[in-house]
Amino acid sequence: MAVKKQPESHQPMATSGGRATSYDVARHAGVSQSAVSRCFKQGASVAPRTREKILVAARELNYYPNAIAQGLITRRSNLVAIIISNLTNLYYPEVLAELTQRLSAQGIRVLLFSLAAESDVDEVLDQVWRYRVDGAIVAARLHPEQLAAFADRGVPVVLYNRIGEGVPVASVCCDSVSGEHALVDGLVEGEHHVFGIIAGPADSYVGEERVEAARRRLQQLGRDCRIVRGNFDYASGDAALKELMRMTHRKMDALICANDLMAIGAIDSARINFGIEVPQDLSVVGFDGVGPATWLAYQVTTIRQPVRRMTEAAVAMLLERIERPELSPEQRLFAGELLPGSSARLG
Amino acid sequence: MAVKKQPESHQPMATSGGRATSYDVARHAGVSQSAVSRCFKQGASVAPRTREKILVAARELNYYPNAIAQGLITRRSNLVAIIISNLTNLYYPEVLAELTQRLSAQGIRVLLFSLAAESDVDEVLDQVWRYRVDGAIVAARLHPEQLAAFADRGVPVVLYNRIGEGVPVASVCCDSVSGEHALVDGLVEGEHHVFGIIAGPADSYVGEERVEAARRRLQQLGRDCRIVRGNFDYASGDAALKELMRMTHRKMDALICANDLMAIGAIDSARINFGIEVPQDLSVVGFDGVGPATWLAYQVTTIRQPVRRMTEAAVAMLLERIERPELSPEQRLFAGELLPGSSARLG
DNA sequence: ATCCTCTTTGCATTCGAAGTCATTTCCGTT
DNA sequence: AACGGAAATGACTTCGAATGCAAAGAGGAT
Repeated sequence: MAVKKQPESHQPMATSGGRATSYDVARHAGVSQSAVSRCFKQGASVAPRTREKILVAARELNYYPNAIAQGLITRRSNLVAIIISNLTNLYYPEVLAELTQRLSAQGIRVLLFSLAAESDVDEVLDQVWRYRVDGAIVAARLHPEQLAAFADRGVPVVLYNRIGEGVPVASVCCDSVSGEHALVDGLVEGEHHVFGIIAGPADSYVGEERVEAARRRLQQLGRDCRIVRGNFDYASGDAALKELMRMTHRKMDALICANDLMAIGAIDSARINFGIEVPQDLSVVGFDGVGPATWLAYQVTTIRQPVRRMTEAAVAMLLERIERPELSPEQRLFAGELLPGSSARLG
Repeated sequence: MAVKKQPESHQPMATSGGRATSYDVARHAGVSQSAVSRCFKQGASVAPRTREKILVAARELNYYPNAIAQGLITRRSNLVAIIISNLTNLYYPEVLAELTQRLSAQGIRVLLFSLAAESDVDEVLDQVWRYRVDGAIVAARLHPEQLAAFADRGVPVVLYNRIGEGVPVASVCCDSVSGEHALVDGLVEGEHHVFGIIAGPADSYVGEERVEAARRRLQQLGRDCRIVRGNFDYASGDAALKELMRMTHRKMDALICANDLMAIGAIDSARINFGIEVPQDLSVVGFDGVGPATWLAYQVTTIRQPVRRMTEAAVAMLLERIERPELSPEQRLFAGELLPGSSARLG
């Protein structure tokens, strides 16, 4: 038998290619395409016998509805963009995992955008627009114009651990102020005298907020302090500690860090580079409650963010706003929990 | 020409809604929709003057091509699924960030699926099919049938740090065998006598591979060892150390851990719970080279995975296979780098 | 000016599922 | 048997961009 040589015979090939469409299923089951579509839609009117036929056919052909086509016609992609800056930050992986799993449970998929720096958002925004995401959860710095762009396109946003600068936006945050107050109050009652602060990078919202809260509270209580800037990582905790020791002529006995990772870097540095005992000679407090903070070697005195409740709230707020875009911006502020730890002598 | 009265006049309202289509742009620029489409397509034939007109119109209307519609017609979603089990694992966030950024740079978006456990893949696979991803990078356990499903649907896969069980699949791995050999050889030359191993969870591919490699090598060198299973986290390192101490009547002087996190847990436990000096009384080695391994307090002797090269390879292999699905499976094995650290006395 | 070639351009169709609407089927009533 | 109302079904259109094809335009050579 002569074989016809076809340059490109693009028969959809409903069998075994895995690319079966609703038409293929319809033909196979002897019904119309509409019937197939209805069959996969919750609450549509299909006779039980028909539904059965269709499901059998679908299974046989390995049919899965094309979410792309669905998205086009329904104008709902069921995609949510998650924009995160520092995935290597110890804190965010947990947040990301929680968010992803919660969204998944709601039938929503995550389009992940990870940035090199807090303020690199612009580069990814046009991709966000192109994919017609239903909403976005953002843990990165957004300018007012960028927020306006979201509003303009009707894409709901929920900010995670930051608020809109000047513009009201839905957001979920952990309360830095009350957290730092608790820490500072404890340190002051614990009879400390020379205070140091390790701040985060200047473009970090939470960093600035925490440091400002701590500084203010110290001031209220009549205490002075030295501030050195780090960038949220271990090495900068080490470096900042050295700098503070130099600045205070080794007199510093209380150190407030903008996050746990720097606190840990500082603790190690104090112990190993200076032979200082923590907490006997130096009290160190952090913020976040990340995993390593509870390790035996550190047991950092810190504020644990209620990540589960925060991610739950973020997802809930986003979904609400996807359903009802007219909802007004709302800020939800969660109090952190003081983990006493043993890296500080609190009063 | 008489205007037909349409019952539902759904004028898309190209202004300010952010939902401008190529038709809106075309009308605004006085050209056809095809022209607009060509204008946004690399290497299409458009007169410079026309292109200019269109770009101006597009900017004015805030037009961004709808990637969903593009995906439907071109059968290329430009989406890649990344399936990862334990995001809270210290090692994977770095991998994920690298992969995401590399894919982004290639104009490809990441659909993230994060699993609660290695083997929960089934639950997410149907979503993977529905979104017609162009490919997938998987760091989770895939059964042969699941791999077959990928092949069947023509979706290229690259496995990260695991290989196909029985089925050949494209994969990128860090060489456990040579890494463990280096560690074991060093320990043996360092005059250790009682060896312990902390394994990973039974369903972890790398975990089993590393432990098996270490055990074999010890055997070859005529050394016996005790094995206790952990689950890759800090607490299980602590627990396993206690168990091994009990089993060896505190005689253990060399400990091989399936990852750094358990090594760290074990080091802390040894120092704090048993007052044992590391590395004087007990040598501990890990695997991965995650951030905390290099912290001053630990300086774990370990094998650092070349994450950048591995992610680069994974992305390159995947893109190749998306372009040319007929490419045969290939395994790329990268040697890790021995970080001497100071948690072990190597010979 | 004429013819020819190469570039631009628009028309019409396509991708796959959802939803509107009109039609058919079904079932219980009388 | 005839009727009414609800349920089930199919034909057809729609979403927004890409592309094959034919038509129109732009230059160049003669």
